[in-house]
Amino acid sequence: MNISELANELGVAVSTVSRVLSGNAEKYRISQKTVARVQQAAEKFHVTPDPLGAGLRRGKSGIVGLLVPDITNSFFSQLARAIELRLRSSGVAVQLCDSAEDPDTETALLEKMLGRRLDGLIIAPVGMSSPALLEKLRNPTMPIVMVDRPLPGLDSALVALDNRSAGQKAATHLLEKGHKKLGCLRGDPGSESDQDRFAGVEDAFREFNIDPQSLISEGGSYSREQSVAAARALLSAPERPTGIITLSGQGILGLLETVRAFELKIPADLSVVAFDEQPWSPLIEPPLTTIAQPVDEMARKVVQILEQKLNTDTALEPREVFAAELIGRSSVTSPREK
Amino acid sequence: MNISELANELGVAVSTVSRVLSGNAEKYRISQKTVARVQQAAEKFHVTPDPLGAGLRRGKSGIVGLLVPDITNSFFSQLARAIELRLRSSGVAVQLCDSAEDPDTETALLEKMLGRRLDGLIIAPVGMSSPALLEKLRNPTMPIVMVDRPLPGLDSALVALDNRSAGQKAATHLLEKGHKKLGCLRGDPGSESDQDRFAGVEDAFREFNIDPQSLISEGGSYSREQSVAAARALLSAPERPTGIITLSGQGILGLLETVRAFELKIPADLSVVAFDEQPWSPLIEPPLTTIAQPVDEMARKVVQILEQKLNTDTALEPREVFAAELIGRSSVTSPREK
DNA sequence: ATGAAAGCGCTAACAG
DNA sequence: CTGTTAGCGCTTTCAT
Repeated sequence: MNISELANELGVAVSTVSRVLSGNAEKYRISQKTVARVQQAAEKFHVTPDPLGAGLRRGKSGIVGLLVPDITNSFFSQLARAIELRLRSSGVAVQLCDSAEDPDTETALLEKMLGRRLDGLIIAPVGMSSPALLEKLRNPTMPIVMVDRPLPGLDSALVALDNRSAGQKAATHLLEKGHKKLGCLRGDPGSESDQDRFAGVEDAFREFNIDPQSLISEGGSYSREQSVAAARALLSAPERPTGIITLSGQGILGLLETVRAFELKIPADLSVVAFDEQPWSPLIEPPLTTIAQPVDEMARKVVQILEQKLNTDTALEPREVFAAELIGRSSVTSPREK
Repeated sequence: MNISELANELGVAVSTVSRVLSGNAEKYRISQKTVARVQQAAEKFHVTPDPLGAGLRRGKSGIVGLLVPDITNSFFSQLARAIELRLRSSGVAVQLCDSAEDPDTETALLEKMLGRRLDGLIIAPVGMSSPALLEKLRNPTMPIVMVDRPLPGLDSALVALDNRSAGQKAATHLLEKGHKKLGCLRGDPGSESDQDRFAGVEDAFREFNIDPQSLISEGGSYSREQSVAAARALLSAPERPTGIITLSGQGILGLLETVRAFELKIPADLSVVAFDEQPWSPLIEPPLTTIAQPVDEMARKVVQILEQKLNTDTALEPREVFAAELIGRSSVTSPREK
């Protein structure tokens, strides 16, 4: 049953029912009695306004799209959870899309979402987009907020970590412990976040006046295979690093796998700082020193920006940057004397 | 620009544009020339049929709802990812809802989704629903598929693990190694899946003719705190179990935390079998023996059932059960001699 | 305080 | 092969 049938049933106008059910009774000064009658009947017959009809009329779908590279990655699942929770309380639904870290899929997905007339778009991008798509994105029909990383060439609002200083924090921690030779397990060296983190590591080297030659890095994508390959390369280097920083959230998995294969011990043979705190980081042997992102705060900010763009038509595109926190645990010690 | 404006622009009827753009050109035998002209213009002006209008007309939104207890739990995030991927290829979008393991939230969310006139509902339930909601769910306006666990009182299609034999497998593995005293870290003992897993464990005890008194269990919810409390209780028992099975996916986190606090060593002091394979299960020290669910196959089945219900109006509600796989690793050994 | 009616953008039935 | 048109369910302006 829909609201006009309900209206018939009650002998009132559709508009009255509509006003009551969409919470505008007061605004239109519907009588207490009518309100009660309508609500009661609506309850009884399980009547709710069809969002399709309402959406069509209002020109809004009540849905925002959320595009993540990998919902399986705990950073993104935490983000998704927090974003959905907050948006829900504003009556907005979240459409989930997973690009599987693949730029082409991402492009296809963005095209789809753009066509779906969503109310807004939250994008955690992987790659760069085609010029055609980029142009559409630049003149969006809906507010866009990027998280985690910017989409190259797009100046939309962005919520991200201060990656550079996060990288610096990680490296400084190791350098302070006396490590001289460090390895970085990079994610996608083409991504801005990866570059920034690495740049931060280099900053630390400069600050400590250590020869940048002592810093080696490997990596090429966020895939498990690539992480493993990179880890192997790092651990097979002529002069093996005494400390490794995994710059991408998933990198630690590849590293741990490889460390095991090489029969190395953390931290005796190798100190490790891992990007992204995970639920299991404190629980493994040894507990991992990590760089944690303030996921919840970031989610809050994303939603806040989005809602602001939804409600006002100001065209400002803020870049909000959050500080990472180094959580010191036992995967880092001073290097063994030779 | 919408399709009727496009039609004007081209001097053709809206219906023609509609037919071309919704892929029915062939069916209506639109001329090659017109098709080309329309497609080209649509491309040029970025015109896609508004799904709100189309949906309203067709009576379908093109969206299915996915309700999970915790997207942060890797079982559910893998499930969500696989489901979204498959549904996407049928042009269906996925609305994500996270009930945070809370029955009340779940109820509220289900009410919302029911009202949203989604095309279908995929539910991984937490608790039991109010009788009122249950009745709505029983006469659903859309196909419903449950995953992981049934919603008590609802006979909709279900895709789940063969929990009983999974529990049995886990216990048998421990019992075969010579363990006599086992502990179960349960999730929510009110949930059917938890009960089945536990029943499976009891089956194994019976099969091995071991006194059921040697089987103790603790737990009350899926929360981290409860897991820790349960783990503490288990490890503080008068006669400490030599082996523990974590029946819920998150339980292992609480157990590991507690094992660490108690300064116990796995597997020397305690053998462990953990439900749900996680990306890090093989990588920690010691690598965990786990019970793995065939997530991808389960996702495939969910989507298959849903699409079948979407396309035909057969009212069959299959219960599909999948076999768990025990992945043997080093967290289980024979118990120390006393 | 409420009703009547227009129209959001689309598809499908019907017409030719 | 293509056009015309009704109407999906709703909100909102206008009218009273």
